[in-house]
Amino acid sequence: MVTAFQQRVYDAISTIPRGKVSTYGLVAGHLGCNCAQAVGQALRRNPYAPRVPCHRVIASDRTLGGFSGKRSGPQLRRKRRLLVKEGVVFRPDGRVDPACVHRFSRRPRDP
DNA sequence: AACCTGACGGACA
DNA sequence: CTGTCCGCCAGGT
Repeated sequence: MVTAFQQRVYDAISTIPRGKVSTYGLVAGHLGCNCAQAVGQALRRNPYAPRVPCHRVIASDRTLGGFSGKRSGPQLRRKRRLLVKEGVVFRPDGRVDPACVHRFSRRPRDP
């Protein structure tokens, strides 16, 4: 079942353009709460993948975070490959270039 | 309703 | 730099 909260998460990340990424924390802030962990949980259960681009959400330190329910392993390489293909730049240390982090313009919650 | 579990994040040793 | 600890909050049991 898709809850209202999950729907809001999916809506939010669907606005992240190709070649850009966001973080669990930024998405949470965009939704108006300090619930990065809950955002992660929503993405983990994303039933709309890959229509909803959950691979464009990474951790706040700009490491990859998780994908397909896993935080390491071959799934993560796939996530990375997808992002590279979309134009996201990775630094030598494996983190995403800060310039590729998307900035949400408006908040749907109390502007 | 109580309790447990995270694709988290920031603070601190 | 790495490893712990703790607050966070939605969702499942």
